[in-house]
Amino acid sequence: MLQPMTSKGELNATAASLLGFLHDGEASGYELYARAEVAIGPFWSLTRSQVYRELRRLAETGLVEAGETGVRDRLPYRLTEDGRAAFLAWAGRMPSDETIRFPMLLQTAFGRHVPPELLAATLAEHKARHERRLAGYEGQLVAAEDAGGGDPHARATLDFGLRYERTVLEWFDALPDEIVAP
Amino acid sequence: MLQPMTSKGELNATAASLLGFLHDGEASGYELYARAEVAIGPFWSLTRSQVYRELRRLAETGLVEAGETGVRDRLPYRLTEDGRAAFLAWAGRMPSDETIRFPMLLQTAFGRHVPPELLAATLAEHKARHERRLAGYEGQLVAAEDAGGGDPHARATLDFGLRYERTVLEWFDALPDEIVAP
DNA sequence: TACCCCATGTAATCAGTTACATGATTAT
DNA sequence: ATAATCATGTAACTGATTACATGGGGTA
Repeated sequence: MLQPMTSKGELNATAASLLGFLHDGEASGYELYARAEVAIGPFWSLTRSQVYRELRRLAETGLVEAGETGVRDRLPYRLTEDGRAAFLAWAGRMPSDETIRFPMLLQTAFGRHVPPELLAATLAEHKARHERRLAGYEGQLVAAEDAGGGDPHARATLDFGLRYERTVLEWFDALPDEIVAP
Repeated sequence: MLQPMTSKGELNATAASLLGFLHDGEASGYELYARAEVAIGPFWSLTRSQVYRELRRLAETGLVEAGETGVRDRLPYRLTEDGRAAFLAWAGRMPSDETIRFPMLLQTAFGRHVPPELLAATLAEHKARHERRLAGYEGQLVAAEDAGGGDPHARATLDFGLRYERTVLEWFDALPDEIVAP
């Protein structure tokens, strides 16, 4: 069969997250990507291309409906009743374990075969990146608190980001000198 | 052009990790996968199929050399001088940021639209999984200590796994009752 | 009013996952 | 000696990333 896996195909998590966002009202691919980046980006990496492709598929299978093309080809989508049901079905399945791909740790793991100054420079750079990310999440936290707390689920996932970044920074600080200052 | 990206193509991180392992002597795809799973699995997810494909590509570009087919079609590979150089070139590039895909957190993020008992059950199950993973890493730690400590880089990456799992468990424990016990 | 940037999207390539196949050992 | 299991690998498919295209809005 040549059909691109229609109707009965199980929803993938990226598609499900789009349906999740669409519970709050219609949005275009661009908007959905922007929202996803801040709301779930810390633990669910995706790209704009994926968003557009999944939206197209969701429309083909009737889980979302496209509206009228607006300015700059802006194409808004809204959730259908089938989409709502598909989201719930997805939510009822036990999620699989997380996958992590952390290239810096790969370089660290093979540090034995890497020039020490190179590895040290890599680690210093990435430590700085994580400091910035933590600062960003802390900013989100005060913003959320100022706005009255909001949804406890959003708070919980932001809390995960905060704890994760703090842990990464603690890991950097616990590295032995022979690795960070060769 | 139809060629499958030969010669000058930049090494991807999975391929680079294989070259990293091959510094310790020749090995088959199956062995490499087994080693990778324990040594870098916690922060670099891969599958056996990827291992085989990358080995084939590395052999095509001369970065590894296949030996004699052994029993059960076992095909050992060893690092070439070009492979060693390619590994170093990879090690000299600044690694990109980590990507994380944590479906459980996706379900949590959209918890507003998920039946509360379902979400609670998901969280309980995953907490148990992380407890087991932490126990596994702690086992690896004592095994490494018993074996005399070993390479500090390996210790550092194992330490990352330990800190990560502890943090995840602390996050579970910090979840509000309205989420874990609805 | 010309220029640049940003919003919006598509196409082509590359990586990752799932499902399958097969022959060697090991256990009963 | 037969069955079960495990080591080893390939093929097909799905998902992710990179590179590109284009037109509207704001700004010098």
